[in-house]
Amino acid sequence: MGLNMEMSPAPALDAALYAIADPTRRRIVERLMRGPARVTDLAAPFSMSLNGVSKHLKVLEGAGLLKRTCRGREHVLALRPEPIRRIQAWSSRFERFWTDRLDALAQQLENEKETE
Amino acid sequence: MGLNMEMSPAPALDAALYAIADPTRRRIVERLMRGPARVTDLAAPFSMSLNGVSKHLKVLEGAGLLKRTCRGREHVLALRPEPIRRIQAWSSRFERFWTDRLDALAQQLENEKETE
DNA sequence: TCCATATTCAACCCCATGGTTGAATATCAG
DNA sequence: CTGATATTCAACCATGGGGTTGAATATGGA
Repeated sequence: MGLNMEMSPAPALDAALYAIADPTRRRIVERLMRGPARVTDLAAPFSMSLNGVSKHLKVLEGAGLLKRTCRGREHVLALRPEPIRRIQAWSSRFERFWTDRLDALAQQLENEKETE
Repeated sequence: MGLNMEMSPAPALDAALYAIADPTRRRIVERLMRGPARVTDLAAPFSMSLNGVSKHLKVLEGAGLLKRTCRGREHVLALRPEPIRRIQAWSSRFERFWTDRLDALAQQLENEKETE
């Protein structure tokens, strides 16, 4: 399983963020919060072609954001937690930062303002 | 200042995620965690041209991820909390979901496995 | 004033990517 | 077997965006 804790390259985080940056894909992910769904179901709310959605799903799947389960002719997509957890972990690193440096930063900005 | 709480379109979240999805820009943001810096300083660790970094900074600034303060001829960039907070908030929405549906999902996946 | 430093602007290039359409594949139902 | 449903594959197109280079702007220092 290899729980790896690297920080600099982080290809998984990269893929997750990239996948999720697209509005369409994000809408798909959000919709998938309400439970698994088939490709056609997922494509329904969009004006784009089914193939378009299919490609988006492939990207999401490639980033590990969802797992595909073939049940007969229909593919059922379900959300996978890890990638989003990674994103949350990454953004959480800043939270500490804000609280720590908030006052220092504020002071700094005040200084800048003087010189402006 | 208009603190708006909409969820579907979320152009700000969109811009933030887009900006941060690029590895270079993410590295810049991470570097900026350690305090404000000038354009040249930020560009130093990268092999790319200064202009390239300048463009990335513009994107980050446009997404509200950093604030630029001109001090003489040099521009000082500092991190801004809101966009990353938005990202964190977004990814946090899923946390509840995991814990809630985790068992149900596991069961569901087991079911799929049977049929496979 | 003159030159170096710090940065952006403008134009350009190239490739990745979101999107399309049309055909292929596979499964289900008569 | 035949046809309808569910989905992908393959080829293609057009735009955007990451990157470059070269010139412009502005500030600082001698």
